[in-house]
Amino acid sequence: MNKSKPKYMQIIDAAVIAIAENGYHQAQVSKIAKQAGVADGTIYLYFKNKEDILISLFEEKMGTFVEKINEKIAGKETAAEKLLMLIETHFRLLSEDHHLAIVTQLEIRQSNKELRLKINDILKGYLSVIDRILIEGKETGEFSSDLDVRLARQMIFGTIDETVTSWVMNEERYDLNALTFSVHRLLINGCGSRDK
Amino acid sequence: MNKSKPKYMQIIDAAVIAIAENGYHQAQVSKIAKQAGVADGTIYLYFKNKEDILISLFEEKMGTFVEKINEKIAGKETAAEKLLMLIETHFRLLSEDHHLAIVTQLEIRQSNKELRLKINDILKGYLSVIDRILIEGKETGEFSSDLDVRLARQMIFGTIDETVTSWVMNEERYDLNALTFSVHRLLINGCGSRDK
Amino acid sequence: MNKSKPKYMQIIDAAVIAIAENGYHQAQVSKIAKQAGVADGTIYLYFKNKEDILISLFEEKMGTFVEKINEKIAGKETAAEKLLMLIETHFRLLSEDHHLAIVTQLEIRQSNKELRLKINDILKGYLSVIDRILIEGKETGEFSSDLDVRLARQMIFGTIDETVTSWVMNEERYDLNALTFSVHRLLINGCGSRDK
Amino acid sequence: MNKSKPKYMQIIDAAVIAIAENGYHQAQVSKIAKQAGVADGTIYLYFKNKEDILISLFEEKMGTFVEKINEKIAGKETAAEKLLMLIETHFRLLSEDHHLAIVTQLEIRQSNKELRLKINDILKGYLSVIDRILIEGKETGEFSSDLDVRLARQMIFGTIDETVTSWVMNEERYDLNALTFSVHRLLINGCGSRDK
DNA sequence: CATGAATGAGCATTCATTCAT
DNA sequence: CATGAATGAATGCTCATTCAT
Repeated sequence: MNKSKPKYMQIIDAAVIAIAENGYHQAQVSKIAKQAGVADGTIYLYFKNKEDILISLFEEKMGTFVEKINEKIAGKETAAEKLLMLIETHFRLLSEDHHLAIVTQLEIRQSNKELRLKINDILKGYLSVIDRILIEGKETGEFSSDLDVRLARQMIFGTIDETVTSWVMNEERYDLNALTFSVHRLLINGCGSRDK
Repeated sequence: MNKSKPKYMQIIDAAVIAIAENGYHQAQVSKIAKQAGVADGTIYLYFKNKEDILISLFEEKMGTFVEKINEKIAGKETAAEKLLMLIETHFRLLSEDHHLAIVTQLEIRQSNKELRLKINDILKGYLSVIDRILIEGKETGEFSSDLDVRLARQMIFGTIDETVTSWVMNEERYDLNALTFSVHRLLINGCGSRDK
Repeated sequence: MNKSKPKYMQIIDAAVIAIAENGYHQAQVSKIAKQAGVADGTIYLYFKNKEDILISLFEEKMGTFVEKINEKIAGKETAAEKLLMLIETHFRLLSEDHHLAIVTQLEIRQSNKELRLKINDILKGYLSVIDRILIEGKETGEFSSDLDVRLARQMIFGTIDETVTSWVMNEERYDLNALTFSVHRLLINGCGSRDK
Repeated sequence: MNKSKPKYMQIIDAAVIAIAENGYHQAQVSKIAKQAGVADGTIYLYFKNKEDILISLFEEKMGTFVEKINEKIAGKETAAEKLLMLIETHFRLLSEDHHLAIVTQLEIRQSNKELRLKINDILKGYLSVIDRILIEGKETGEFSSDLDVRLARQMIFGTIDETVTSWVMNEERYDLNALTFSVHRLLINGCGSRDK
């Protein structure tokens, strides 16, 4: 596995397209290889097996997600602003990448339980960003002091995820980014903010 | 398709058990038939194909869900109380049926996009219950008058769903029902309720 | 695995032909199925996997071998006569079945070590027939009393096997059965027979 | 093909080790190359293809075999003594080289029919040593004058080969060399020797 | 001479569905 | 109505060989 080689990302990007266009179960290794412009066997120079492509795909994309969100959050002072940045970035990154949105919201969820558990592990990096915002909000008094962080995180992630999934299922017919402030308002209210 | 015959429900119940115990992709038609105590071929006297079993399964269970929730809601006056009943009933019904919880939260989501869209259609019956509560809440002034019903519904459903899924993924190690009031509080806050 | 069904033997016989005509590594399951006149999947109603076909093949054929040899031996009095019957039957059964001869002498030996060990186990039934003849011969004084039974058995089996393999490798251009008496004489001499 | 270069033998020796330790079908060219300390591609500067490695391996080792046996035989007077030397040397050379014993007795036999025929050709050099001893023995009267040389050779080679194979299959748990005299006695008897 | 990244043909097995009984 | 034996399409992965460097 040589992650520095451009072919590594080339195959991952091809997988996103192949899965988005053909569906999870119809994205055979040969289709991914063809999309990447390499031979079938070449895939296996960079990935252990098909599952490894999907895990790596999720790792890479989620890594970028967390990274970009952290960058955006860095300069913000209040937890509410940070949450806004998180929602805004989450919506924007998926708005900008049609294929990725389909893959993360619809297709990759068809993977088996084992793979889903691995994906869930990777997701923890993102969820802990939410947790840190919530804890900070509680400390600064922005959020209710008796807020249950786990439940609040589940509300935030559940709401964002459901919003994006609905948008994808509705074939992205409306502007996801336009929902940022409304969703933010709902969640901030939920967290017991008194800043209104 | 003879839905009056007991064998229809017998096969659906067998499917829930077979899927919960073996996983979605390992619940072959032959396993469902064996669990139901019928021959493989018999399945096809009651269902068009395997997908039809899953759709019917979801229809039947979701029907019961909506029915029971509506019963509970009927006597309640405020939207907040109705939402409480909805959360309470949702959590309780899944707490009481271990197999069903696994199937709805983890396994059935591995189905392909086409089937997921059909399941989403069935889900609309449940979502409209939420919508009615929200609209009523806005009319009575319990909820913010500028509340976006679609977004609020996505928050409510997304939060409940994420809460239950987390509980199932954590192997139901804690009491889901105990979370009812906290989740209700989060969502009521989110909806801009001023009843505190 | 239903060994009473005619299809079981039908597939085994097809495997012998397919392997003899195509070679061990070119006898794909689909070729065996085609030769047997059944669908590929049907093979798996009667055999666990491809290896199981080969093991069963060897078991069945070797079982017949031992059975027929024991029948022939039954009526004979001296160990020398019994050995003659064994050689005669061994040569004759393989002379009569061109495909089987190729499979047992050339093709099946290409199987992997694991399978070869299983085949060796099955072979023990045949080797113990030889051992019994040798022990009896020592008891009656036909064979040298200090004969090492294991070594003598290895000589007998090694000689017979090498003779048949050479015959098959020479494309069966001469009459294998005609060698029976010469081979018998060699082996009887080797065992220290004094009956000349 | 540059057989003068040390790398030629280096690769052959690596092949013996790789095959003995991994099994015939698991001894990929890349493993042989790694064992030899060269790049995969380098193999093809010294050998036409993988099969050529195996044929060359057998040629080299069998050449050494015949050479050493001929040296030992040279000084002996009787055919019986020569046969004893042959058996003794055969057993000793394989006893001394664990890897080679596994390769020649178990692994290389898994090769396909075509390769086996080529190996058989190489083997003829060894078999003609046996033939010469037999003919000489017949001429000197040590062996029966009506001895069929081809059959006797098959007995001798078959017995020796079977004895060594059994020893390898029994994980070399006993002393192969200790069997030399017993095997010699069996074979001498078989050839109708009257020198007792 | 030597390298090693890239190639791409080839195959055992599963399982939803059918249909003769 | 019910059965269950039979069907056959569909795919991830390996590894001998090549060739640009």
